[in-house]
Amino acid sequence: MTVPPRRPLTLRDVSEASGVSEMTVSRVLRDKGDVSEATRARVKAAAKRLGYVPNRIAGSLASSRVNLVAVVIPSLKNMVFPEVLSGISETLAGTGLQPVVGVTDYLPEREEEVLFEMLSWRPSGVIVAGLEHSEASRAMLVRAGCPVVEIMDTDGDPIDACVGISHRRAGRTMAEAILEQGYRRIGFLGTKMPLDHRARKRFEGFTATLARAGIEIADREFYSGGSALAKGREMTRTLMARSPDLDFLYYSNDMIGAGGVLELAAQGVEVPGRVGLAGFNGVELLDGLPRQLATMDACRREIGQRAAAIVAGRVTDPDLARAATEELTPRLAWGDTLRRR
Amino acid sequence: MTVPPRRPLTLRDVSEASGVSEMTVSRVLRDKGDVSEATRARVKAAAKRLGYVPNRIAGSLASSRVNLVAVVIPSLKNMVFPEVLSGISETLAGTGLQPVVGVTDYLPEREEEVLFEMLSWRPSGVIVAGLEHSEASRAMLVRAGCPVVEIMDTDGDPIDACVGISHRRAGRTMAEAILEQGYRRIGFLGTKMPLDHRARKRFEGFTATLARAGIEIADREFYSGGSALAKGREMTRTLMARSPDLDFLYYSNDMIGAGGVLELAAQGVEVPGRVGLAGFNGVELLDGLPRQLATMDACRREIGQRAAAIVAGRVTDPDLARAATEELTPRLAWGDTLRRR
DNA sequence: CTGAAAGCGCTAACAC
DNA sequence: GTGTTAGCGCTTTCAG
Repeated sequence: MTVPPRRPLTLRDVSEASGVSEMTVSRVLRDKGDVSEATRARVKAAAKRLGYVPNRIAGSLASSRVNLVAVVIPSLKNMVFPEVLSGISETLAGTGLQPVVGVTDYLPEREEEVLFEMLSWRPSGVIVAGLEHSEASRAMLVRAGCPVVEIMDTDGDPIDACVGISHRRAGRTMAEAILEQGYRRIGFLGTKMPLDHRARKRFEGFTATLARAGIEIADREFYSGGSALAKGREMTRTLMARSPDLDFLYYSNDMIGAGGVLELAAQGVEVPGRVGLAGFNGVELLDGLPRQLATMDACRREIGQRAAAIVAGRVTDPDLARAATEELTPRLAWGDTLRRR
Repeated sequence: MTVPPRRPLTLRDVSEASGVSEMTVSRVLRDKGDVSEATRARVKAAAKRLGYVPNRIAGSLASSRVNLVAVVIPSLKNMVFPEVLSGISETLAGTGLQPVVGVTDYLPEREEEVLFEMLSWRPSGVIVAGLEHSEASRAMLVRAGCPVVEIMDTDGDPIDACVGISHRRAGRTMAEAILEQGYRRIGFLGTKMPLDHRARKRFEGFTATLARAGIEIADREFYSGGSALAKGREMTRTLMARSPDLDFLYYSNDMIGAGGVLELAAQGVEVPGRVGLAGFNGVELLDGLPRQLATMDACRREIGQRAAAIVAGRVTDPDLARAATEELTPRLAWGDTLRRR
């Protein structure tokens, strides 16, 4: 049996099925303007019976309103950005806005492509990770004609709005805590990613503070690839073998830091008596380790929520204050690998 | 100083700036049709100079082609779906297709809303987690007019294409391994989520296999909320206190299972001699724990990649084979918490 | 409260 | 190779 090749339904179909003009059908379906209860009911019934799904492409073209929000992030391979995205998604859920995700792999040229692609949908807002962009990307964002929220990081010049933490300050705060606890032979374990500006800024804030106290990083170890416990163990082993006199290890993220906790436990090294440890991110799913790693919360979910709220707010009321920077303050979680006095 | 309210640029602007007709400009910008090298260069230069970003809304309406792929998933709060999404995103990256993400929170009614929303963009494909949908959702998917790939799970009737693993079989396989190793007093620790059909199916496959050997789950413990090490520790403590004679603990995911590993280590319980353990998911970031938890890989990234490839393939060639189910085989990772003979 | 006309910015299908 | 003419399916605007 041959089914008539069902082209997608249009307003006209609903109009014919209900005997109401297209225009009025459109009004009912968008809850716009006054329509009598009777017609409203007929239209709704017809739309439902037919299984009509409106065509937003046509709608958006006609109204020049788009319910899409572009979200541009460097990666989905650890929990950081999914958590941000989750915050965005839940905050957007009530507003009728939809996130569209683009992943850049930390590559500026990919960011350019992804932005171009997304802006071609004329989204209602752009949420983009980081303050560092290629000139072309920056130009696109400046001329995007919609709110632009740069997230994660506040150390730099935002194009428009900005929500994040100061990674430089986070590095500084951790360095101060470490020094204050009397550690002096400090090792750093981190990622080999020149394009991860936030990791770089934390490192800069960290070393600058040490320098002010006349101290330099005593040794360091870098890696590439995903952050995982095993990687953290391996790096810790390597570093401690090479520089056995280190009394503190600062990790660029909690996953490898947790690996350090496990490795030192396995080696029977006293923590934090002999060696202190700290990470970064506040990965709560690691609570429950034998020792709780000292860390700093990066406020990921909240950043997502606030960024989404800014976009949603401006969509509702375009006259809202522009270009504000919301700097959140990550709190230091001492855990039990840092404090020794 | 007043800037002229820069309306977004149109093809016409590029046309005027380059002295080439709109149509030819359009051709150049889409790399379609034959255009002389000279005009092509002039158009490209003009577009670049102006910073022209095409309007895909108009383009899609005119061509009835949309480069969006709807991705509908239940959650972003653990690594499972971000990994799938990452697989989708990387496979789509080369194809010009863009993922649009919708999160349902495991609620059928949210799934309905999200699907309606997404289908209104007339996407080139839909990738949706799970085979269980409300009647309305199913109806929408059937009539979507684009490839529909249901992912994660193959136990059920797919609407169109399907990529995943059999969770029932995964539960069965694990049960067989556990029985074969001689365990008999088996406890289950899992999530209290009636709407997580995959967890339910694993549990069903698991208990059915035990039943065939005349064995019942000896005790069980459920929780709600995020999966985390601490939760796993706590549940393990509770369960072992209540039923100290258990000789095996089967966890519904690796995070809580890893908590179990840590808790039993802390209690000095011999693993797997006294108690064996297994989880589910193959969360590689947990490699590095004192003992490697037995688990089964859910093939998350690969599922995402294959689903995206199916969509991309059908977009390129609409006559491609339809409605195939790709069942992947999760491999059992024995780790060192399961084998005792 | 309802309807008719005119586009939104682009591309398909033809002419030239 | 390049230009012209009609729409895509909806919403805006204005008239009744």
